Amino acid sequence: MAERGFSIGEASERSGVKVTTIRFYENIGLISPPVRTSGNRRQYGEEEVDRLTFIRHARELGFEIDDIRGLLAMTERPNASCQEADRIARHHLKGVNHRISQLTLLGKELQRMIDECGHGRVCDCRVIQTLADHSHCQHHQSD
Amino acid sequence: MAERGFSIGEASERSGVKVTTIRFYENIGLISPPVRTSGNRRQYGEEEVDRLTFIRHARELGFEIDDIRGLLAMTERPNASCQEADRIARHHLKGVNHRISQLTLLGKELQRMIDECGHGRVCDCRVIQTLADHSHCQHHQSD
DNA sequence: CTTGCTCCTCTAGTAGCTGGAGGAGCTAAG
DNA sequence: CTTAGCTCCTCCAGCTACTAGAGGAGCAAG
Repeated sequence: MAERGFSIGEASERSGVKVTTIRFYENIGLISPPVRTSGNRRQYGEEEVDRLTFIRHARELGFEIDDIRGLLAMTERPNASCQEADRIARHHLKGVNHRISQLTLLGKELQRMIDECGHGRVCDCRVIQTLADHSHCQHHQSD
Repeated sequence: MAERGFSIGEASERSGVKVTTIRFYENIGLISPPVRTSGNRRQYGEEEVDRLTFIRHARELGFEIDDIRGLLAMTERPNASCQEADRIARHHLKGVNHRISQLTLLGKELQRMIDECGHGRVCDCRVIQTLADHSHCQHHQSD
């Protein structure tokens, strides 16, 4: 029963979360401070490594730290409804889809700008002209 | 010839760049410090407003400040080749397209996660399970 | 005992702003 | 003349999610 546990370096390797990032997560209270060895070193168990892995997956999927706080809290109450998890995920997906459409528009605009560039002098450059152009000034605060 | 010029607030309205952001751009040297009135207030002319508008357009298209520095420098040399503008724009477009493909993958993953959620308890939740799941642990540092 | 690795804490930096404190100018009404 | 209310001024802290570095200590092997 006397598990020895992992050093922060081992926990990092197993979870795929960098050492400095683990400490950062502890600082901001995303994970709780682990026990320490006599030499003041952090010691992690399987559970904590799983938690870190969970966090990494969620970050890779673009969830914000605050979302992850919520998701982690849910894993502590396995019998509760997963409505909240669903809500967080849906909200996030909406954000992702929005960003995709924004970026797609933006990509088209860039492509058009580049295509129209005659590769001559700056004063004839479509890239520069497009940026300077007042004609598509709508002051839209989109994004 | 004695142009009165615009206050920072007017310049902000005309360019669509917020007052605080204009001051910030001045601080980081993206725009040069304007003349001041006797009362120490910044005074801008048409040219400076155009410059701010240019910056706003470029920012809306997602160009980084350093890119914009380069693009602005080019507008100062209208007879130079626009090769560099083209290069900056192409590089940026590449980044945008990359982000789009990343986000698209991510969106699919999220959608799958959400679709598979049975809306029951947390312990059965596909969202939570997916995040905790070790099976797609590749430690890929992609992004 | 020394070398070299990991670990510790603390601080500051990244990008691109945003917001607040605390004060001054400017305009118009009372 | 004074007061109110607006904009403006500077400076500094905070946001996100980390990352990097300084300066020091534990620890294992040779």
